[in-house]
Amino acid sequence: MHKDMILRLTKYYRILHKLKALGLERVFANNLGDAVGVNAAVVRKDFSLLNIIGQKRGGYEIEKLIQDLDKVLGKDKPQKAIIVGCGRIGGALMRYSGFEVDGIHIAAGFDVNPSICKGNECPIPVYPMDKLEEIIHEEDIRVGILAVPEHSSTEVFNRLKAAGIKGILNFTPIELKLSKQNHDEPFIIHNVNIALELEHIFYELNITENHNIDPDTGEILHPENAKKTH
Amino acid sequence: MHKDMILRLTKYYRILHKLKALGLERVFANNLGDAVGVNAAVVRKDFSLLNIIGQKRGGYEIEKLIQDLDKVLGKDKPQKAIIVGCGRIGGALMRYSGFEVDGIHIAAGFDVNPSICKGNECPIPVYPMDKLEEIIHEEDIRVGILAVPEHSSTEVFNRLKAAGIKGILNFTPIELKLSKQNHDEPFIIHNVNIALELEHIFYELNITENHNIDPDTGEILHPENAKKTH
DNA sequence: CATTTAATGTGATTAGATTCACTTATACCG
DNA sequence: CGGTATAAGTGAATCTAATCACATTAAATG
Repeated sequence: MHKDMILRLTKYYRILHKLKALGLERVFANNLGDAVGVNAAVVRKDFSLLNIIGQKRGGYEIEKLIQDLDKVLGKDKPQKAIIVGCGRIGGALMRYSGFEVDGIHIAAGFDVNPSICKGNECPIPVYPMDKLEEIIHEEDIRVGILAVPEHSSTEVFNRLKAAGIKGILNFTPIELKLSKQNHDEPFIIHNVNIALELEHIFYELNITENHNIDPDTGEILHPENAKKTH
Repeated sequence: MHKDMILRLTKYYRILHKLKALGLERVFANNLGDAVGVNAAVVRKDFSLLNIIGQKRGGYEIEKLIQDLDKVLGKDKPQKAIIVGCGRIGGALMRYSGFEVDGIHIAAGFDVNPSICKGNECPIPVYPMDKLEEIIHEEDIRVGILAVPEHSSTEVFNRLKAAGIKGILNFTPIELKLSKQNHDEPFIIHNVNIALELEHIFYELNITENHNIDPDTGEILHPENAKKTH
């Protein structure tokens, strides 16, 4: 899967910045591999595929590597996004300071109740929902963070898509996806389902702890068949 | 990768509940496949591996399927978690109502400033950080949500691990992982890096839009080589 | 300046997961 | 009550991604 590669690139990128901040000048495939948790060969393959070349002994030059990744990943352009729905999650994201550090600028928030996030520590303007299309066009926004209540999830999703948004980070518990006919158009959806992530952890714990796994085959056993020790 | 399967199981599970709510009684591998976005054969393989059997024509009985997944995934037991760090993200999660719906109970919050989330709409008790170990033992907590500031991330992570926590959902921008020697002990870490997710979307958009991909081979081209159209 | 050593770059290999394609069982229909 | 259609179940084939292993290059050393 080639999505994994993009994810790895983002991770390399972050580590490179940290290494640079520490004063390092070159990095080896092994270093990056360790930090990201993959084999060094994967790192080299990734760079090879991007036509990013290192030096046959001295590894990769961090500064140049960062510049190359800047271009490949579009980090040289400013990256603007909006937050739609400024309730619990959306509001927290409005006040989250980590985005600017990463070169992402939250241009605006939207909420049915635009006074929700006024006054105190909130430097980002919050507009009512009917300003959505206007601001998207004015500011040329491509990416939206969706944090509205579950019941208006798909409705707002469609509005965003119609308004020209090309990428959505969805915090709604509804798993958004493109309809089959639109499957080839360039539209990116990432679903972050926090409850699902938590469940996932419980499930993994349950499965690894409760001996539902056949120690020989690694096969997951049905509860009834699981502990037939007699 | 067998982690993908657990993720699929969680998705089947949620859809099954929705179908049940709609009054359906049976479901086919094709239905679940469509909903989750995988091939029907995958669905059948998954269930087959779990020794969950359907009927050779009538598909799978939803009620029984849910019960089976309940057991496999540990949903029959109550699932408690704590939130460590009740600032922006942590605080939002404290007030998030979606957990209880999914059978997850947030037993407590912890913060250096325990009055952070007092008074208003916050029914979950918030303790100071030095109560952490005590409450974990008292309440027999296995899973923690980590939402502390970046600089105390690894420190708190180690405290949680030492206190007997077995699974962590990490919202800290530091990617947590087990040290290599502990790699086989049952400890689950999920990293949710919101800024990284957003970056990821920008990158994917950039790569798909900016013709950095060779239309013939699908290979990603280095910016300089990308548009050699002369 | 030859030799050793260390790291990249990449074709070949392996492993794993997905899909195919066929077999089997069973509900439904005439 | 036999025939047909439908969907599960599953071994085999395919596809994809990770790993290996080695050739290649360049620095370092004496």
